[in-house]
Parts: sequence; structure tokens; C-alpha cells
Amino acid sequence: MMYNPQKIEQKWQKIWEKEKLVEAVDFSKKSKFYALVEFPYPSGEGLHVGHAFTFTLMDIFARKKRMEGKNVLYPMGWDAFGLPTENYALKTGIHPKVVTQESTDRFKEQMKRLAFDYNWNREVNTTDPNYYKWTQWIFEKLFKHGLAYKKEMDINWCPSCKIGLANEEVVDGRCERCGTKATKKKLSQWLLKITAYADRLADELDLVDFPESVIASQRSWIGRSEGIEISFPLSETERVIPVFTTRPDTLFGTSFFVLAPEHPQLKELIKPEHKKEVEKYIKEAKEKMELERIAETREKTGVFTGSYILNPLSGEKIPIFVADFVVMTYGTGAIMGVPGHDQRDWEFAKKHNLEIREVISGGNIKKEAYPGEGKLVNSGKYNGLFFQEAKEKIYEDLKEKGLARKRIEYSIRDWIFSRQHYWGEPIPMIFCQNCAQKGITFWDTEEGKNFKSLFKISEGLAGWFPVPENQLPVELPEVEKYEPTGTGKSPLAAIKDFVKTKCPFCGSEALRETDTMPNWAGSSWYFLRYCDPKNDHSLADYKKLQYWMPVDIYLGGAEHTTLHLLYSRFWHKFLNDIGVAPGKEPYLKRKTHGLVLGENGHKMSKSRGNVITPEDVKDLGMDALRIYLMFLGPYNGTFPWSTTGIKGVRRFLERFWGWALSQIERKNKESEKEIKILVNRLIKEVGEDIDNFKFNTAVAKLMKFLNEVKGKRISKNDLVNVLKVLAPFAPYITEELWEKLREEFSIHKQSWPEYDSELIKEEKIILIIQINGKVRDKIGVEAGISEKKAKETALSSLKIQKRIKGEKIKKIIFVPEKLINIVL
RNA sequence: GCCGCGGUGGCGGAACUGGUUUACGCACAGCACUCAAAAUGCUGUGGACGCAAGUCCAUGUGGGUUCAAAUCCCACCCGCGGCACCA
Repeated sequence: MMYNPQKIEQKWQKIWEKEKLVEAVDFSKKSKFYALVEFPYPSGEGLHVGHAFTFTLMDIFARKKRMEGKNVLYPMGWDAFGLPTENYALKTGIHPKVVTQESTDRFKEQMKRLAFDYNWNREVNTTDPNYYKWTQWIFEKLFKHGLAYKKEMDINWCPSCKIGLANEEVVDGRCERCGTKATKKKLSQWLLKITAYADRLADELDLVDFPESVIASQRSWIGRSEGIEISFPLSETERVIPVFTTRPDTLFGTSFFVLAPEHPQLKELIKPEHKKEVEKYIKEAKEKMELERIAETREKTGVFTGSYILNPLSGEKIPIFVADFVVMTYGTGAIMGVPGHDQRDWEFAKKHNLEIREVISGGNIKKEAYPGEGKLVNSGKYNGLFFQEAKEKIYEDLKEKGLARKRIEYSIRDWIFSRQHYWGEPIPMIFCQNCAQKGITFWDTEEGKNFKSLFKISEGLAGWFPVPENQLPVELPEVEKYEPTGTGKSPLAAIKDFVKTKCPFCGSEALRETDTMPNWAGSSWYFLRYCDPKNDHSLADYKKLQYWMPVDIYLGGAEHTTLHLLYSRFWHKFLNDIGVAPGKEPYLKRKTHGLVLGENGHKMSKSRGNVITPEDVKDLGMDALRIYLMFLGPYNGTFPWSTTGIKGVRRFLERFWGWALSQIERKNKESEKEIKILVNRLIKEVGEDIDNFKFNTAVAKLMKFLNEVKGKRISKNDLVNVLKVLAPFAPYITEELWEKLREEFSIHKQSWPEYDSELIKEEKIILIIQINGKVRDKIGVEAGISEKKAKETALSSLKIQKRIKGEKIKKIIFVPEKLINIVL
């Protein structure tokens, strides 16, 4: 009988649909396992083999866990808010809701064809009002707890998409999506105080099993830096200007002082004779900023203000400059210039002929700044101290004078949460002009007064009220035009019925917020919703969350290590703080998957025309596709697609099919011992490979096994075990052969076979005989051979005798079960 | 510049708790089947020299540790990813 994968696929897909295989059962006594793979954005083009790669990895892993008897939660859903859908709607006039429905239907059908065995009864969709009701609910909680605030600010703006961008969405100064150069625009934006969780987001990475690279990326994104704030007294007034430094030990090396062009105290320090020059510089710096001053040459420009500041310990008079290499967004917007021990300061000093003073010995400061360690010199009473010690001492002395305090700086910024688009969750807030004028905030209302906020409430929120919870969700209204207005307002602003509402506090006319949330919002908590996807009363039942959470293994893309992963950890920690989600961390273990490139080695994209979809290889069969994708290489690698490669896998399945059928016909009673050993080893090794995410070598072992047993007889029992081991990889062919064996439906409800550990013990080993570490002979010997016997065997080898003739044996090294090395 | 990961045949990759380098597959070559081709099967395939048995050399480069290094250490080169006037 010919192997006809398409026929088999159609047959079993129908049966699996009707007769459910395995469900995830809430509160089952079996031990739970939560296997999660990042849910996709259902693009109009459908699923390609890159998606298939990722999903197959987890599908095999989850199937194995089920076979091991675990109660596996293995869900799928749709991260469906987003620009492409909106853009498509813009072009065609079809409602994004309709487009999304079509796309998700298509994805789902493709996933079913690929035999991804998800718990479809737990499907979630971020664009479903019953889902985003809770996304909005979380936002309101963030607001009430002081973690959401509004701020007039310069935001990154994409002139092409006409949308505000988060810092994370600007890559090399360009819009992450369309590549247009980002500009700045002043808009009033909602921000989330992720900075309040910066320490925990960094520290609690110790609690989870994430790849080293992910931890490093997250820590560097958070960018914690511990230092002190030193106040420098101005020479002419009583006032001080603080700086942030991690190197107080270099204080005596300060030969200049720099303020950022935007520094609030700058104006009063400009002396009349420098006014023209300084104001010109500030103006230029501002313009430069708009043209991205980062990308420009890093020449250390700057001008003298005419004013001086005093070294807080030595009293030395220090000139104050303004320079744009100092930025207002980090530290205090002012620095102490220590050219001897900071490269940027060194360059600035060179350019402006300022003194470069050595205060830490060990480098050659004539050539370059020395940022390393050493003893203090030229530092008065601190001379001779090691820099670490000096840090402490100087800090103590400054603190005594009230001129220093410990300070931690982060490079992470608060999360800009407003988007000026239609296809996103409406931010559920109402602005009341009447209350705003009276300075009334949510926390002045009856509800607000009784509300215990976990964090300090930001100012400037007068007149802003969350939509009462019983009115959630704030549904997206129908609109005629999806175009962003380009004025900085979302298309929702044009819908009067939507915008006009009543103030929940005073009842007078009020306006709804018309911005929507970024597409990171819905994905920041979806893993919780899978645990209880249809709950109307809460985002998920706490008991169910306690049962299923945390996610045991989370597979996702490298592009999400600093954004999605950080945002969702932040939300989870917050939800834990307010008692609606258990556990400090949502994900126990994170794995980063690789990428399948087009056949030409470039990233698959419609515009490059190198996209391969499952449909393109349907003749070869989905089992072949699954196995081929696993066989490409390690799960985290990047590989070009190869059509000849997948044909090789198809040949393997073809041979397997033929071999298995002939075994079924023959009805062998017993396998030879040698075959039994091979089967038992296969069970062990493939099982371990799956556990270790080594799917490529698991496939290699299956292929090797077939090569070794081809043409040989195997008992039914052994064949059954081989099928079970192959089943997670190739669900269709194994189900079909299972049926031919007249076994009870379905192979996918079976448990993972056990192996006989006695049987697979090696009886014979190949003893490697080396001379001076080079392999000179290999002899088959019994396992567990003694050192004495091994030596005898080695020395009796003719090849060895020839080589050691006339030489003196210095020593012989024996490694049990492995080798013997004769040193001459 | 800093942080993380990597560099093994013509290609994707195995082997990394130090102990047979190149598993498995692709590609290629020869043979069989065929009028022929495709498909399939069998055999071969790291490099150099050799008719051969065989010998020597090979895991980015250069050193080191060790009886023994793809694996550990040092320096350097290259590639990928992240961060970056961060004070």
C-alpha cells in the first residue's frame, strides 16, 4: 500500500475533531504542566513555515508531557490588535473585525492541518470585548494604584504611520514598523510606571530559569546603576547643583562642570558676556536633537557659561559649561567633569584646554582616560586610599555636610501607553473639565477615598476618572474612517457619540479618552486568561490560577526578550501585588526559539517573495514538514529553508511506512535481542532528547534506528513502542499505522513507553587504544573490563606492538569503559 | 565601546561532565533497475600523498594546561544578537 499522506491527514483530522484527544482539566489530581508558546498575530497572509517551526517544537514537547501522564495546559490564541489589520481595513474599507475573523479562521485551519493539538476550548482573542474588558480593567487598577499617569511630553512620532511610538518601537531612530525616520511631537500621553518595578524586574530574574542572554538583555534594558548624588555649591549664591556619579572617589579630579542644555538652572548662570554664545549653542543643540544628535559625530562640543561652582570638599573653583553630551533624561542633567578618569570628559577637556588631573594611579592619562582601579593621588587627605575605600570615605564626609545621598539610576523609562489608532483597546478613562477646574481627582471621590493605592499618586490628574467598572468594556465604536487624524488624535476622536459622555463623579458633560492601548497590552496577561477563558466576574478565577500558574515553559522569539517579556512580568507582578494573580513571576522557564529563513537565506517576507507556507509542501505531507522543521538544527538556530531537505524526510517516512506495514503483515512474535536493545535505546534516547529540547538529534536517532532495523523482523510489542516514540513528531502516519495494528483509538492517548534499563546496558564496548594520545587501534572487548586485562589486550595488539618496539613505556592511563592510553 | 552567543566537510548540523571528530540528512559520484529519464535501491564521499596496505594533516588564528583539547585557560580575528554620549 502506498504512503499517501494527504489522504491520511484528511481522514484523521476529521476524526480528531469529533473525538477529542486530551483536554486540560481544571483541578485534576494529575500533576499539571503549563506549556505556552507565544500566540501569533494573525496576519492576512496566513501561517508560514516559520510559525510552523515554533509551534511544532512545543507541540512535540506538550504531546510527550501528555504521554507521561501530565495534565497539560497547552492553549492557543490570537494577539489580533495591530497595525497591519488596520492598514488593510484602511485600504479595503473592510472592518478590522471582519479581517481579523478571516485571518484567525485561516490560521486555525492551518494549525489543525499541522496537527497542533491545542486546547481549542480555551482559545483567547485580544480583540474580543470579553477579553479586552479585562485588559481595560487592569489599566484602571494600574491607574487607581498610582501606576498610570498622564503627561505632556515630546514623544517619538512616526510621520508615516501618524502614530506615537514607544522608545522600544524606535530602532536606530526609525519607526520599527515602516522604517520612516521618527520625529518628535508634543502630546499628552498616558504612561505606566514600570520604573516602580525596576528593581524587582531586575532582582527577581534570580527566581526564574531564563537563558543567560535574556537575563543579560533585561538587566541591561533596566540599566540599574548604583551611585551617589553629590551637591556642588555655587560660588555666588547659597544654592547647589546636584550631580549623579558612580565614582565619588574621583571627586578631586573634577576640573570642569557641565549642565545639559535643557537644565532648569542653566539660565540664571549665564553671564552677560557669554550670553550670545551660550544661547546660540542651546538653540543649536535643540535643533540637533531633532536631527537625532546620537547619530551625529560624537564630538564633544560645549561652551563656557561664565559661572563657577565649588568642589564640595576642596572648595576649588570649577568652571561651568553647557554641553549636549550631557542629557537631561539621565541622572540630574549635570555632571562633574573628571577628564583623567572618564573618556568623554577627557575628550571634552582636550578640546577646551582644561586640566586633566590624575587622581587614581595606574593609567597613562596623557594618552587616554583611566577608568580602572587604583590608589588615590592628588586628593588631599584621601591620598593613598584604594579607590573602593575612598568611595566610602568621601561619601561619608560629604554626607556629614549634607551634600550627598545614595541614589540609584535606571535607564528604563516609563512605558508610553497611548496610541493614536483605531484598532486597539480604548483606554477606559473619562475627562471632566468641570472637575478638572476644581482640581478634583479620582482619589477625591467617595470610591477613591476608600481606595488604598499601593503607589504614590502622580499629580496633574485632576478631572480624570476611570470608567466605572460595571460599564466595562468600553467597546470600540463603529467608524467610517480608520485613518489616524494626523493631528495626534485617534480616529475615535471623530465619533461624537463615543467621545461625549457623563462625568462619573459630578455628572456633567465629559469627554472620553480617545487614544487606544499599544499592542503590548493584550499580550501582557493572556497567559492568565487561558486558565479560565470564559470568566465574566474576574480576569480569571484565583483558584484556577493557583492550579495552573506559573507557566512551566514559555517558548518565544528573541525579539520579545526586552519588550513583551518585561511588560508581562511587570503586569504580573502588579496583579500579584493587588491579589488577583498568584506568584511573583509568571514564567518558570523561558526558551528562545530560532528562525526559518527563506530558501535564499533572507528573512521570509511577502515583499521578498520568499515565503514558504505549509500549502507549498502539502504533497509531501504535514508529518514530513513537522519532522523536517525539527531536523533543521537546534531549536534556537537560524536556518534557510531547503526543499530538497524536506524531500529527504519524506523518503524517511516512505521507508518507515513500508517497513512498518511489512512488520504488521508478518505478525512476528518475538524480536531478536539485538533489535530489542535498539528499540529500548530508542525509547530512552528520543525521550531524553525531547525533554532537553534536542529535537534535531531525536529525529536523527529515529532515522538511524530505521537504517539499522530495515529488513529485520520486529515483534508487535516493539513496533508499538516505536510508533509511540514517533507519534509526537508524526501524528498522522503513526495514527494510521496504529489503526492498522488494530489497536484501540488513539495512539495519541497512549502513555510514553518504558524502557528496560538492564537490557540496554552495553555488553561489549570498543576499547580505544592510544599511544601518546593518538588513536592507534580499536578492539572490541567485554564491558566492565578490568584495567589489568585491558592492558594485556592493548599490548597484545599487533599494531601496538609494532609501534612500541624499542620504546620505553612511561605510563599507561586507563579510562574504564572507554580507552587506554600508552605514554612512551 | 560594553554585555551575551557562536565559528566543526561542498551545505544544515552531530559529538562539548576533556577520552573513537564529522552521527543523521542534503548535495555529489559510481553501480543496479530502465529503451531512456524520473523514482527507488546499493556503494562511496574531510584534506594531502599513494596502485594499495597505509602515512601525515585537519574543529577561526596564535599560545598554554594535560597522558589526552572541538571541549578548559590566555590573546587575537570574524559573525550574530542586545545596550550605548548612562555620568
